[in-house]
Amino acid sequence: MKTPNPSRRSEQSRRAILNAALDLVAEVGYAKLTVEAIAARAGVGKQTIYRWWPSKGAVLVDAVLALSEDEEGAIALPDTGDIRADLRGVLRAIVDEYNDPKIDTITRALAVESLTDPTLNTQITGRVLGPLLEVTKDRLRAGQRAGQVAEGVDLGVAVELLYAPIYHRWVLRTNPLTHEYADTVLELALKALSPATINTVE
Amino acid sequence: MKTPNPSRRSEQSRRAILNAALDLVAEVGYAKLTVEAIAARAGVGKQTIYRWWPSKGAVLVDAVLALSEDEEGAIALPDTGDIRADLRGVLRAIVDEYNDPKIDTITRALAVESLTDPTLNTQITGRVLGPLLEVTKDRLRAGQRAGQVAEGVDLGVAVELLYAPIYHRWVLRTNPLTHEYADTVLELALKALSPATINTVE
Amino acid sequence: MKTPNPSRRSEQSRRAILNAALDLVAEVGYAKLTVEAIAARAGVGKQTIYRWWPSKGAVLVDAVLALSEDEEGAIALPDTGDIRADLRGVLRAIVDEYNDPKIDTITRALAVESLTDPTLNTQITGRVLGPLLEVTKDRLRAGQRAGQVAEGVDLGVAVELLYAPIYHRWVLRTNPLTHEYADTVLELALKALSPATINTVE
Amino acid sequence: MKTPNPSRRSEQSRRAILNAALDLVAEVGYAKLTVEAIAARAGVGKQTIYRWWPSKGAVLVDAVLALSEDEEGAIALPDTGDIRADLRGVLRAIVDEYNDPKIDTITRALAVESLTDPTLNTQITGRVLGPLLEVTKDRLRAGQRAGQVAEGVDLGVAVELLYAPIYHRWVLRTNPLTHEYADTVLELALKALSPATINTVE
DNA sequence: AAATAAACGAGACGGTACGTCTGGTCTTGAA
DNA sequence: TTCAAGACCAGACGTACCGTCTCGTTTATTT
Repeated sequence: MKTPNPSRRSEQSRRAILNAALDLVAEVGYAKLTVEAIAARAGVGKQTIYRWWPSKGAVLVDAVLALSEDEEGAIALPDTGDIRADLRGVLRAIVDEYNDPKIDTITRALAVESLTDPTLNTQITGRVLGPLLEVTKDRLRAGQRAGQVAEGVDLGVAVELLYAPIYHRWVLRTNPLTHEYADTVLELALKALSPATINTVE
Repeated sequence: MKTPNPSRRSEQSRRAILNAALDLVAEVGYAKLTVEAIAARAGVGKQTIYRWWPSKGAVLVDAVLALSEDEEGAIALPDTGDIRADLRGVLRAIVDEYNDPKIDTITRALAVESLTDPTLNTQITGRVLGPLLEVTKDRLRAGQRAGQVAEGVDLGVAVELLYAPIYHRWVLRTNPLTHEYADTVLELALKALSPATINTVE
Repeated sequence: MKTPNPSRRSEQSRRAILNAALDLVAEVGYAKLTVEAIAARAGVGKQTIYRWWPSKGAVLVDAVLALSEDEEGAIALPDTGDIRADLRGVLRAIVDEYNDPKIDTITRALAVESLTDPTLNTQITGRVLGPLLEVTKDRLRAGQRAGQVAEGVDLGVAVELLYAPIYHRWVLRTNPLTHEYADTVLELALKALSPATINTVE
Repeated sequence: MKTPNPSRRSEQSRRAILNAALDLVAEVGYAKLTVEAIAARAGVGKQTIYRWWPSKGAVLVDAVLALSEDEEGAIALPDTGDIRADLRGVLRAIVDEYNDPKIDTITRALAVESLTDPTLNTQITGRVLGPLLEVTKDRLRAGQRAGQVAEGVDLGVAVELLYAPIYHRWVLRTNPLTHEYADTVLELALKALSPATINTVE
């Protein structure tokens, strides 16, 4: 096994490959995405892809990471003090992304990879999903300090309560994803996380 | 296009194919599952598969359905009056299934199909997931009548609140799936669905 | 190793492959002949070639054999009693073939294979060259009976004396191949094979 | 196209390349000889080979030429007055060379190149084969002066009569190459070239 | 019981893409 | 500036499967 020397790597080819991968997956879908087509579209030899990535999934993950890293730390949640409004903005934005056909296709491709290849799953959850969950936890922590979120709650579970229902509905296409749905989920989640005592009806 | 006559279908071949598909997907994973291998393992001609199923995904869905239909309507939720205990049993059982390597592998395969092929997605959500969601809604409705669940709540959202976090954690492997986790999710969900008023802290 | 069943073999594909191989080797030469191009030209999948032949050289040998077997036993030498005239016809015909660009190209390809692959060398010498040498030996044997060729001469060497110089000149392109050359070779060979005694000059 | 400056050429690299080429062709055969392997074995960049030679065949030809030029004009035929003995020595020596596995392999490689590439063919026949044919013609000319070879005979054909049968048998592997065979060929050739008249049996 | 027609096992077919290998060109750093 | 090292584009290699298409051979009605 010969490990190539990264210092000699052609940045131009790398960009061309990542762009071609994103374009093609949006055009033909993940199942019909081929390394051969990526190479052809990028004007690159197949070996140049195989030299640097182990699979088409890895190329795609890199492509998506390159995308999100271009936007440079845009993954910051607002903190206006109004936790309901702040989270509503995030959830609605996520719904909008899932409803964008291009993002939908690419994200489904990532989801397939995540299900299939544990290595890529680690990368995807660590570098794409992870940061979002972290900033959300930060926002919820601020909510705890402000008395809007119960002290004892496990924030790891809390963020799943917010995002998982939307993800579930998107993956399984059980029902349409709308802003109203996002709002409903948010209301229930906030109630669940609320620090308030509950007056059980007797 | 010639539509074959189902009355002449060989039940023996059908069973052999479904079993071979389940065995193989557990052995080599979904990505490396091939129609050719299923046919060879089942001792069957490839055409016999293509005659009755449009894709390897469809075979797998049928195989899983055959499995669950063997267990014959087992998808009934208990109703002991204690909604917390009843749901806890279900959630823990789901966690156990996801933690079973064979079921894990097969279910991931179905999830991949669901993401990839809208037709199969419809079948999977309709015939595998759907019944579970329905009986859960029934149980929650009983909870509403018993005053344990708020009246106005959208039960479609309610069941997602219960199941989606577990699904999310399983798909993305963000954290281990345990009974404790299931219990935590249940507590939060029950609080969210609770009919009680909330005493906002002043 | 799976050995295919010859009874199911497609005669149509076989012919198309052999024809495509001959056409292509004449067009682009042996070094640039590829299995891929043969398959494409023949309208055939690559596997259909690899199923029945181990290499492009083997295809070519079969193609040439098919050619010569179409001409059906044409490899018979005349026996008019005039051994000089009979052999002159053969040698000139061989010179003409070597001077035909298409035959030249194909024969060079066979020669390269013969040099490179011992297996194909056996086939080529056995099935293409061998029969010619045999009928020539037969003719020389008749010459022996007629007293035109010495009794003791090794006919294996005798046929080489006739054909080798032409082959040598063709392979190495040392000088042009003409009828006159063929005639000169023939005269010398006949003198060498002559049963006559020699009057050494004193 | 950039023509490199020969004065700057590294003699050390040149020798290393030629030696590597000879070693490798003897080891793996001509078909599996690659420029990449030559470069690696010689401890040289591929470009250094492509800078000075157009193809692997050209390298090999140069390598063989370098070999024979080291032996410095060794290509001289003895002239003891006994033409039979002198030629017998040459023919037997050639047979011995063809029977040496290393020389066999390299010579087959040259033959393949000669068949494939007209440019290299010219070089090979001109610089390797040519000198041998010339000195042989010289020896035959001396034979003519001594009355051992007929005056009118075309010496170009005469040398082919001597060497072609051996070459033919070597290339095509039709029969084993032995000293006895060389002697038989020589006897027939000398008879053919003999100045004597022939007493046809009546 | 014989005839007939469909489904069956087997597997060859035209294809697509795989991941690897080599050819010949271009780029980078060290000497 | 030349070289070794090796990345690059290009494209053929031989393999694996795809989904379609015959082949005989069961198997199960129809006659």
